[in-house]
Amino acid sequence: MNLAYEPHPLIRRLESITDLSQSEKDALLHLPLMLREFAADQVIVREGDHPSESCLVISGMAFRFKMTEDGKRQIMSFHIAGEIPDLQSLHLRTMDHGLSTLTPCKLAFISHRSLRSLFQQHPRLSEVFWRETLIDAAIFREWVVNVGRRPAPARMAHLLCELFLRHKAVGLVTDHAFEFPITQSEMADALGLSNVHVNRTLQELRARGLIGEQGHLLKILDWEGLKQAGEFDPTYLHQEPGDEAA
Amino acid sequence: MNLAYEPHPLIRRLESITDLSQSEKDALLHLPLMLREFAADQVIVREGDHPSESCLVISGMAFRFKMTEDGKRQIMSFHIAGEIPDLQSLHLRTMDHGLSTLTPCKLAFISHRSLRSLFQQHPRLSEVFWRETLIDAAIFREWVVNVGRRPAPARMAHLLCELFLRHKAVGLVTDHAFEFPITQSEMADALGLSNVHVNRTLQELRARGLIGEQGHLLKILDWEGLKQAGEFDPTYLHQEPGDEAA
DNA sequence: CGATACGTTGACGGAAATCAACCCCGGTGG
DNA sequence: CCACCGGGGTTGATTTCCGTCAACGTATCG
Repeated sequence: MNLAYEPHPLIRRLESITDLSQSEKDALLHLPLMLREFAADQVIVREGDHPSESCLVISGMAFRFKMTEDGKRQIMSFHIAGEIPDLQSLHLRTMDHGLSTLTPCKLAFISHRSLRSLFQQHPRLSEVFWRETLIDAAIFREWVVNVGRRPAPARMAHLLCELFLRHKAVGLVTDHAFEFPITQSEMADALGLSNVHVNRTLQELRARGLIGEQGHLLKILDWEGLKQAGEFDPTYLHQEPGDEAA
Repeated sequence: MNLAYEPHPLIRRLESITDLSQSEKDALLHLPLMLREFAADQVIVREGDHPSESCLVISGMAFRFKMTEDGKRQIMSFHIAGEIPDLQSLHLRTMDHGLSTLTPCKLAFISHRSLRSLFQQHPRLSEVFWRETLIDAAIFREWVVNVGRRPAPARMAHLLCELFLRHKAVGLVTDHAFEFPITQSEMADALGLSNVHVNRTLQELRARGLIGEQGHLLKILDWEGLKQAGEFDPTYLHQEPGDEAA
């Protein structure tokens, strides 16, 4: 099955972190995909599941999360077009967290079988996907720092910087603005804050002239200022193509 | 170069998460290693470095960390014998964090070149090491939850549960007790707390009869109670050998 | 023996949680 | 058509957990 999207979001994403040969791109284009549409706030994969396929985000936003016993939720990552949030299930049988849509999403399911066969035919692609999961891990590390050691305004600013650059890397930024469908409660669950405090912190960032909002769009008004406020160093995103070891 | 240690700590570690064939074990035993000894609190790899080798912990404890601009430190993981804390540098050229010894350590450096050639000859081993980095990521995710959503006593208890099980998986637990060289300040930097609060939290856990300490040993007095206090679910450690997808 | 690192205790302050209203807006059904 | 509803956002009052500061104890070591 082929995709009507041009360019293929997965290829766009992978090319933001590495170089791809034509035959590798061809192989990726011919990966068998099961397209499905999800409404907002639908659980895609449940904690405890044993998936036999992984899920590529074609459009919309998804997130990974865990619940604590007293019903609190921690969001551990947000995912945009071109990413495969549960790629790890290829080598970890049991889901240790949930995956859910945030907005309505177009998702493409890829069976582990076809991934394995892809890697067999293109061993370098298996390194590229490995690299992809390593970047995932690098982002988690940075989130540990963020929730562990930064006060609320810096924490917020840091998250916004990350989301901005990740959108930019796949061409989803125009005029320093990008689609921002995350509610304040969801930000709270991602940052380890209360929704009330998220609200006040956002007001502070707006008042400091760092960001502005128009409807679903988030606009970065002062990139340098925002980076500074969030102590943001983009190294951990490992975005430069050609960055991987020879 | 061969190791005087029996069994090889790397093999013991990998066998705690997967099954290894005899030829795979042989190949691992013949990996060329550069043994070096480090004193306590020595930086092994610096943030920003471009390593051409990765480092296997033979004995002692190491940790990964980042510094924030105002000089605060966040520890992101602890590592014990058999683990390769900077395996990710195989596919991520730039270190986005530091790696340091906690105690005096015996370390074995493995060049990326020999890892690549090992994976070429034993493709399944590359999946095993990939799996290893995925478990790493799963632990980071759990740490995000821990620092983001749990109050200090639960946070502490959760960390102790994790360290206990990881030591147990490689045979480093006797009589519910294991070597515990982490100072209270270091725990503070791992948990996103102050050293003072760590001190008080530890006293609370001792007073509740959950743990006891004798010198460098930490003893789990009430495993069920500690698990409950930390909302601990070991799924995320993915320890069962045979757990990986066929 | 003093130096130093680690652990412990008390007093105080502050960042963020909680609780509780209230507003705004889009959807929907009587 | 308008009333009602519910989700998201906003605000103020109050509480609490945890940080900071500062002092002191204790053990190890050169």
